[in-house]
Amino acid sequence: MVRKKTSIKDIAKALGVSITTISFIINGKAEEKRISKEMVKKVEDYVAKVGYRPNHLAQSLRSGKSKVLVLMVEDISNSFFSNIARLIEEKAFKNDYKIIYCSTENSTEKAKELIHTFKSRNVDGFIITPTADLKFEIENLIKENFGVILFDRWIPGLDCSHVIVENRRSSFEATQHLIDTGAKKIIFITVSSDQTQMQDRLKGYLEALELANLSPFVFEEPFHSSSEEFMGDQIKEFLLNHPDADALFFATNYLAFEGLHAIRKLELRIPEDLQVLAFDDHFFFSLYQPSISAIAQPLEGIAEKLMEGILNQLDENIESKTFKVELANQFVPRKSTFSKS
Amino acid sequence: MVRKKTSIKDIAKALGVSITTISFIINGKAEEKRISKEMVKKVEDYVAKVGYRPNHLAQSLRSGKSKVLVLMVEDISNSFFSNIARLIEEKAFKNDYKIIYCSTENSTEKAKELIHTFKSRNVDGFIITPTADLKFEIENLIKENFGVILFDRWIPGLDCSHVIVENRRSSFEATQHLIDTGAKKIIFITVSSDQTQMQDRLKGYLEALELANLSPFVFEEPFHSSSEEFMGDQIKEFLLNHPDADALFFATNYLAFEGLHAIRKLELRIPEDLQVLAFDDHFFFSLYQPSISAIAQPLEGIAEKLMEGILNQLDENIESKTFKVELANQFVPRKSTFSKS
DNA sequence: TTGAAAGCGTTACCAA
DNA sequence: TTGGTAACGCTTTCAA
Repeated sequence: MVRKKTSIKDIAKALGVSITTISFIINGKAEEKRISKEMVKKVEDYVAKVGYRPNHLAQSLRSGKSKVLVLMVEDISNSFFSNIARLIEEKAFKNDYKIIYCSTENSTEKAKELIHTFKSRNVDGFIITPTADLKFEIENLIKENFGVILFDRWIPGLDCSHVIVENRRSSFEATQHLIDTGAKKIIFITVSSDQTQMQDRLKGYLEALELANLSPFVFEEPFHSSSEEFMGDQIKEFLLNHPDADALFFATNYLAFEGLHAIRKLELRIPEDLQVLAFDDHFFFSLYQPSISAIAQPLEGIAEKLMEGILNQLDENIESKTFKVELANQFVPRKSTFSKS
Repeated sequence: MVRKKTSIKDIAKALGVSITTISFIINGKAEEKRISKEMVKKVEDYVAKVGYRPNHLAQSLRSGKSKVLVLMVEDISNSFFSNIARLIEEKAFKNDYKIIYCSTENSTEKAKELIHTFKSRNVDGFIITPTADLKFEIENLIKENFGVILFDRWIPGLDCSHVIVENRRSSFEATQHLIDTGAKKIIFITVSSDQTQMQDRLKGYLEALELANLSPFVFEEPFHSSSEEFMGDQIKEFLLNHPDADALFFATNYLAFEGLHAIRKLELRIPEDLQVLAFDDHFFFSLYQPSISAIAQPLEGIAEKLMEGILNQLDENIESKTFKVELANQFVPRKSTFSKS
């Protein structure tokens, strides 16, 4: 048996009624259009009986709307993004929107292709963790009146709604926390990236050190190894050259995982030999021994604000300006850093 | 500026050519239809110039195909699923398919709604981690000629393609591994679920114990607590009542995380006081101290077979039977269990 | 209170 | 070689 869905036309034929009438009733416009009670009942009963479901494709083609939002993240297997994805989906459902996720794998080409394919499927809006190269595409989306909101980072020189966190401030405060414990040589471990969130985390670190008159030491990891065997080898190398380091501040949680591998290989004690702190909390950090201090991003708040921002854009009754939100993080001190007291 | 895309009709008008001709050229049927070189060039140049992109919605509506596959998993924030998602997406892209992910959150209602909404958007196929309650919907999908393939678990009494792993055998072998170290009281920690993969993991454990003439001890966790504070409290309670336990075998990795919390609270040493083993490996297990032995599922193989299975179904040239694959896992011994030697 | 018909952007059949 | 036109399933305007 091949697909054979009942359409409005079939219903019209079976009931001897026009498709217009059916359409009105299905779309809850019976009252407005003053359709008789009997007619409404007749149609509704039949619709229920045959289990009719409207074809969304046809609806979208005709109306230009689809009730679908796209969530484009860098990598869905990263727990930060997959957690955000789950929260957003939950909220979207409540607002009668469906979410389509996809990963860009940090490839601008792939991101562009995805944007084009979804545009031509009439999705209503995009929630994106962008790369700077996406500026042109995003400008176009805005011009073409799609809902667009960025998160995690934003694009300099582009006036677009976004939801980010206080990267600089949290990084500054966390660094100060380390300085307060007496650490003199604090290493900032990051990846080579000009993404705004990474730059801001770096800035916060640098500012705190400057204020304390300490010298900064930044290690930019040139590439990632996800192989268990080599995890952390680059950081290990760096640490060997800096045996007097007091503390490591990791710009992301996955860097911290690599760092922990390195620290284990070097048989260093945390926090006695080396304090450890990471941006972006992870359940792992509370379970590791010793537990790892981290800066927790407000996942729930981010998801909430993203939905709020994009729904406002899509609501034609609201005159929406660009919506720019910066949320506070929470520093979670654990055993890997000395308490200030 | 509001959305205003050039359509085939616009091109036809601008070039004074019929839309049929344009359609042929765009779809690479120029040769087949013997369109003249000049015409092809004229059209292609214009298409490139205005950056025309076909409307996928309209294409799907007309053709019934969409080149979109849906991946419905239980919870996208679970690392097993998000890793599978990434791999599948990668493979789908290579085959010119787009992937839409969504989470069912283990709600049959939500799953049904998702299936219906995607059906009415003409997606070509579904890759699903099903619950037993979804049997009827899935039967319908098959009847209606959608591509369907299940993974992680399957539905008894339903003849549907699937890709699963050797749950029973791996569980059996892992249990034997524990028995070989001399463990007498091995606790199997699982969740209350009739899903096939959970049942099979349990069976493997029971069989190995029976063979060795040992008594089974199964703890079914009644509910999950994701709050850091209470993580592992239920397991802790259980362990207090079984102080003579030699080993814990966790049916999933997230149960193991809870268990590790419990073990830490009780200040037990791994593996001296208690050996630990988990189904479904996680990067965490190699980093934890001591590292945790685990059964690793072949993520890459699962993704590969899933794509192969569903692409076969969608290829009209292939007469596809139901495609049932069971893949081997790999036991990864680490420090949390004694080596056999 | 209900219906006819145009149109959304394609594809595919048949004709020229 | 190319073009006309119906059809995919729906919404919406206008007419009855």
